[in-house]
Amino acid sequence: MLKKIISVFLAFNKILLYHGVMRTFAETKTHEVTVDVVILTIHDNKLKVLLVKRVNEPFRGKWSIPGGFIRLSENIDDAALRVLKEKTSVQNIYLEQLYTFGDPLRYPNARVITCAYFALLRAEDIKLDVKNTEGVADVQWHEVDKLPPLAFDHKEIIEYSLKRTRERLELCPVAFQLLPKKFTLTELQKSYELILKKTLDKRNFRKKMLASNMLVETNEVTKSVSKRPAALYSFDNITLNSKRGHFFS
Amino acid sequence: MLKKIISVFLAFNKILLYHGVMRTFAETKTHEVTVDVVILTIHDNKLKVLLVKRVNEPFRGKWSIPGGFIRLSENIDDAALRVLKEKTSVQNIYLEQLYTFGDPLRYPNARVITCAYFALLRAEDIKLDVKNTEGVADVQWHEVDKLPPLAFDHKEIIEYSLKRTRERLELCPVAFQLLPKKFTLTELQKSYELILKKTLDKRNFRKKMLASNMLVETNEVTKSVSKRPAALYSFDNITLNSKRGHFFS
DNA sequence: GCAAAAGTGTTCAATGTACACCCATGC
DNA sequence: GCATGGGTGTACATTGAACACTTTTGC
Repeated sequence: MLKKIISVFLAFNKILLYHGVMRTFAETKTHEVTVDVVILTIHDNKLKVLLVKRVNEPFRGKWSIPGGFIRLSENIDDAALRVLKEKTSVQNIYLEQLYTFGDPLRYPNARVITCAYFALLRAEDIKLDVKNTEGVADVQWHEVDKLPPLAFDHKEIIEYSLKRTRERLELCPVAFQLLPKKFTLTELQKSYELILKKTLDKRNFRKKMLASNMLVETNEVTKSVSKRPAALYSFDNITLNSKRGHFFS
Repeated sequence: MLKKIISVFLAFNKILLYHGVMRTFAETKTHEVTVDVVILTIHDNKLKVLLVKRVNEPFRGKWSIPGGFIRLSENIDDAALRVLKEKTSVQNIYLEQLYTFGDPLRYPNARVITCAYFALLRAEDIKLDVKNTEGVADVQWHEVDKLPPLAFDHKEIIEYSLKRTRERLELCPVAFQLLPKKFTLTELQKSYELILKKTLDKRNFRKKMLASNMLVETNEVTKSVSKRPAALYSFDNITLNSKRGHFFS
């Protein structure tokens, strides 16, 4: 019985929010709160973001970044992780709170505040999974330089995540999070160049990376076609974690 | 009539939240959302934070940073500015979103997510005003190194704001925001040292500051007692804004 | 004249930047 | 043997860090 009352009550609440009735009572203190996660990876030498196609209104049929409501008993980081896991099967991800967007007009006919996160993933760790998620018609990678029209303020959120990623990269090699476990120095440099949107000097880049003590030679080389094989590196978890601790804790 | 229904409804909502009933319905999507603002200044050669004493439960009688609910039609920056203005009469402030804290246990018997901001103010711009605010018994500056026991997770929020302020200071001279309009180089250096919690070399500091082109000589000097007068500087708004634009936009 | 804070330069180390050629492989 | 991307070192400029004495004023 109580359950019934509450559910009627919640439905009413929702209707009110949806039609903006509550806005006339400025002291009302109830909002909806979501998390949205900008998921970035590098694939085919392109920086890409994961987008989902919306099935429901508002913005039905438009692409958006994955998101969801924060559950009442769930902390925000866990909500972000849940959204991330619904769309990808991940491990060892870099996930950071980005910014909270709450313009009253960002969501039509309701007040929805969203706490945005961004995640950096290895392409190899990802298996896209449409079935796992409701309200989604499609899940796809999109190049960040060729975004389709996006729902809500998601374009702004993605742009902000790119800016933040750039800032992070200048402090600490988060680009490792985007690459396969074993990579060549050229691949690493490419990922820096994609994120920073500028070209880097090959010799200086290699000098700096090797001097940083974060790389481990694997003694393996690429078996490529029609060119000289490149040495494969992985990164030194111990050194890297100590640096992450320094920069992020 | 409608108003009446809504208000009963809201009261019910509040009771539910307060007693944690909603937590048993994990898919419920209603939370309370507040802003809390860490307000910092330098006074008497100390870095201080503005705290208010709570009149109501929870944490009645404890100190906390000023905050308030976000109104439904109000964007989050405006809510933070409103909270700031309720406590101080400010102009020309530095106000930045800090982080959103939403641990389900941070607030007793309710789910309250808070979007934290921090503000840097000139002590001369501030007149504390207790009357202006409800639910507050007292408003006072507290040295950040000698904080009383705080309500909620406000200690964590203050610590995070200090960390962020330090990061900002290393990029751009936000310390200007904390000083009077005219200041001596020694005062400026002191403010850096208070924030960064380390001593700086006088000659290197002055060299760097003067080379940055952000300072303007005022041709005035301090009229102090029993010591050599010091040159007063103000900062060059044009140069500073171009740098702020560079770092913060 | 002396106490107290203001003001002032040089040296060295580390880091970043610019720049061009040879190497190993597959075809 | 040639096309393709892999790999390498040096010189210069900029920046940050260490360090001690003289100057101006009020009393």
